[in-house]
Amino acid sequence: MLLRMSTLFLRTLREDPADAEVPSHKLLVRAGYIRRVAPGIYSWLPLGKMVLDNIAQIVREEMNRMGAQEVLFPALLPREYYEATGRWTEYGDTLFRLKDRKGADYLLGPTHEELFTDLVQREYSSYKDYPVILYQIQTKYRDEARPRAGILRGREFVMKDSYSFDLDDDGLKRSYELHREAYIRIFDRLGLEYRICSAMSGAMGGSASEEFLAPAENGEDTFVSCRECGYAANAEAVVTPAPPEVTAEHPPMQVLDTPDTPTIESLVQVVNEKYGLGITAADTLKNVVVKVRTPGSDEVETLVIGVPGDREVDFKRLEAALSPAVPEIFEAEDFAKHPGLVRGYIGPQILKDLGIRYLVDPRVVTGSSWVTGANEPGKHAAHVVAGRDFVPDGTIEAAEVRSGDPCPRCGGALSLDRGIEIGHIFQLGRKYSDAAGLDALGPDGKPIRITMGSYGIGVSRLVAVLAEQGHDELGLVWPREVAPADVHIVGTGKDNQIEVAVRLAEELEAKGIRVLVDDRQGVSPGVKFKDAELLGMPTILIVGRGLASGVVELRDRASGERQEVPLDEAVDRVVAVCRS
RNA sequence: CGGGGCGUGGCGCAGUUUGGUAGCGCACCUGCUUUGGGAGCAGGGGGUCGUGGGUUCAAAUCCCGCCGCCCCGACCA
Repeated sequence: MLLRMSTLFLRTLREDPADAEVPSHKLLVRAGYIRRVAPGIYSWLPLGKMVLDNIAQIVREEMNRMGAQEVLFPALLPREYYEATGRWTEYGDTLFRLKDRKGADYLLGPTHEELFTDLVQREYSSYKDYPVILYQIQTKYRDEARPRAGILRGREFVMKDSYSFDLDDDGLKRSYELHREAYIRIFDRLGLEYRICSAMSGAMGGSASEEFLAPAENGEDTFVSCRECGYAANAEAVVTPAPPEVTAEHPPMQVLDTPDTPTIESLVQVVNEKYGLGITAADTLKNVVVKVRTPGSDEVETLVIGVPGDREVDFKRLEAALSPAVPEIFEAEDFAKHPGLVRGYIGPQILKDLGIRYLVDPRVVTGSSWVTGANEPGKHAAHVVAGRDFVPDGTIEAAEVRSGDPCPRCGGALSLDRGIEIGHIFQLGRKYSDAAGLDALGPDGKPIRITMGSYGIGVSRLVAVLAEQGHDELGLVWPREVAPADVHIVGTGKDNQIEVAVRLAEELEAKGIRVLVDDRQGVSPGVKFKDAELLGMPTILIVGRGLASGVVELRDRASGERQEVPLDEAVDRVVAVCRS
């Protein structure tokens, strides 16, 4: 492959686009890899398309290697498929919907579980057909509430999604493991830094779902990891270790007069000044009211969550803990309907009588003593003991996770980082096969309900993640396997430099090296160097002033290392570098 | 949806407070010079100033409505 800058469809920009915030977005636009068409919708220009294709190819090779078979479903789908599983309505505003000329409902596929399930059901009917793993690399459409960061979170994006179909749980585990290993190979080949994070709380059982997160400051996900034992988990899935129960005797509950203490901070100050209790925010019990709506039901439950006062309720964690039910903010009008709940002074002592369910943070163990609301304006209560003065209805993982919190596996200190989700593997079970009635006929003539796994990789997102992890102040730095070309040859323009650069390019191409050559006339060397650095090919070969003395310069884009090479050795040296 | 900001040649911006010939840098075109760090000189092309209405002799600028976009919080690969 030989690309010539003189004819390549490319325009680099000297300035950052105004709408870009994160480095990958700025650089991909500046380097002419992508262009915006609409919010969250981008065009791929020649160089960008090559990177995208190269990534897709790696994914494809590794999926095929583990025995998955590629198919391709349409992106444009009729409503019926999503009607059966209820997702036509459940998906809400995120679904791109449209009508054909007859007025029939269609959608642009946000994900394809229904289609895969349906296809397997139509074609396969015997236990002898299973197991099977199918995948596609498809453009997906989601009308995201807020697309952002260029290609990182678009409304149109390319995703590899695969589905495994097995006869039993052991088979599902095997398919899951196959994917896990394939994903590791894919991300390793891409040279990515990533963590495999448990995406499900341990309470729900083990490795049923894991996320591959690429650490990045601009990431949208928060994950914890433990340096001691290697534990890593999405913040939503972190389990809080419970301290031991307390058996010591506590003084009886005491009501305190605490006017004007709407916040934990003010409460701690007043209690310590007035009553000399010497408490910290962690000794207080904060009670947060939420409404909980269960999908498919009109009922709304009022629920109180108790967390140590020094911690906020993390709404994402709360949501994950309550799923599939959805928590909502308890508004002023809701308080009006519940006169027993005194805003700012809620204590768990009366919740039983009010018939309100009360879930607490795991740190609120039996025998622990707290300062909490006394259910009267301006009053709090001290020595409120769990198990004695109130009995919670259970625990819930809703409190925020903080750096330094104990690791649930080994007790070490957890650190907190941001990451970008690049892959997700998930033991789905029988949700979709139940909906579709997907059975195989067993050897005994009885039907076997198929169990499924679903697995995704954000292919177009990976372009952004690679740019996010692979750049410096000069521009992009691609790993060789995804770069549009192995080597970027710069002919600086004086005398016969361009001519020699093109000759070297042709010789290298003949040896199977992917070459981009800057053969532009009348462009100053500075511009060519800047462009080479911005575009990010892993190797740069400069045919410039050294040519007069028979040498060219070989540079490594990532390390910046430079060396002079005799002209007649240049081809062999480049080939060696590209194949190493 | 809630909060903040912004819409002016392809891109990045000034001009709006105080109405009066639409401007700068980059990019693009022509010519000459230049060629190892985003070249110089000269000439040139290109803009419904987001949109609709209003005020005015006169609106990018003032008033009202609408639309769009970007950024921060709840979803997801």
